[in-house]
Amino acid sequence: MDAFYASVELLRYPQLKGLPVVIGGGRRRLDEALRDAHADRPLAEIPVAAFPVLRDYAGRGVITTATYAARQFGVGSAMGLMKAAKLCPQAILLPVDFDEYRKYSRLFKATVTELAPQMEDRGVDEVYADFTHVPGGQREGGRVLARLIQKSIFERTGLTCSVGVAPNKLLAKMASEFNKPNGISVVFEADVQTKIWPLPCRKINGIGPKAEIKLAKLHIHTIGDLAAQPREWLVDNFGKAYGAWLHDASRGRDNRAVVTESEPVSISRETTFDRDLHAVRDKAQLGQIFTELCTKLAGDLQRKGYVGKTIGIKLRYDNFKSVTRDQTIETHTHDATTIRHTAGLCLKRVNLAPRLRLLGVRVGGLMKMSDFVQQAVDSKLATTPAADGNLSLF
DNA sequence: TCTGGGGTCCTAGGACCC
DNA sequence: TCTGGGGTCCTAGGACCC
Repeated sequence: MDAFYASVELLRYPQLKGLPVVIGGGRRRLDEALRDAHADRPLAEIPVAAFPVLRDYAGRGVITTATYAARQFGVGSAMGLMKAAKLCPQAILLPVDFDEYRKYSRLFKATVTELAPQMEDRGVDEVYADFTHVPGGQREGGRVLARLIQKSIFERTGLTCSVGVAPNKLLAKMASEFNKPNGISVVFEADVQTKIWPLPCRKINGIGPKAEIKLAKLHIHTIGDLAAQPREWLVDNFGKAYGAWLHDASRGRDNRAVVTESEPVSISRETTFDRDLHAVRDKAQLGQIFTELCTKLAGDLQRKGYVGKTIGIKLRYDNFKSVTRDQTIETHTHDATTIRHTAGLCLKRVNLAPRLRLLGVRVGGLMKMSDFVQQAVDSKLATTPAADGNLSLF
């Protein structure tokens, strides 16, 4: 989906169309204040001048999405709001409204599934779809079906997307970047030399900032440079698995399947504080935030129908270094008190002297609640319920 | 004035077991 | 003086992605 969060915001604030708008921050509900101030009129009629702009923002946080108009100023995803404010002080800043984006996410995915049922979920704004067995899916190399999907999504949501069609996921992902926004690009195996090799290595999904730096030190900048290296040399420099993968990826080879179903591995909650907190001096506040994270996490698990048995914490210090600790308990749980207690034990195992900027709580080792109940029923525990009410676990 | 929140996967060492 | 070979689970950190 093109500039997804921002595009969803423009649906309710069409008066912002064409203007630099960024989504980010979010601790202060700027949009609520805005709506309160203009409660007497529809959202679409709130004057542009009434919207908060980056210039007036002094908080912590990053941009999650920028409209294409904002990108003209060099503003983009993952950029700190303070830096963005320097580049484009007049950009309108809206807080993240994840519930709203999830609503549109479900809508566009339902649309894709109706046309191409073999769909893999890749997060809130991205999917892979397998055209292979869709009637007409091969017409014009997939372009016809891509157009139909774009049109259907637009009719249903008012949102645009970009589609890449290729023989595999690796190439399709790269192809989807070629004609943004609202574009379609078809890449065949035979196009790898001309269309893929000139690109920087970083364009490969799986080569991040660290690998890019290491490759640059070895004088490898483009995917073509990478493809010119012997497999053994890449294995020697990047390890058996990653080296071999780099070799395949540079040639556009990828045999991963489109995975239509998957189970979550972990569920977590984390928060960055408005200001760095100290374990002793801000004990009360920290304790309250900690409990709240555990309560929300327990709620997430219960709502989604999972229990887990590895409870963990994550801290980020004021120097941005992170540490994690986790502990596996006897029985799977989704109970806030159990999570809070175990996470508390984890917290005792880390250095709490430096100031903290982030605290997170995670539950892994997940199991479906329904399987957990079934397992208990199958075991003696449930066939001979204890007098003290073991079944209350459920 | 730096740098969100929610994830997955990989690596590597140690415990423990057969 | 020498001390196997597998396997699984747990834990910590880190790269990467949306």
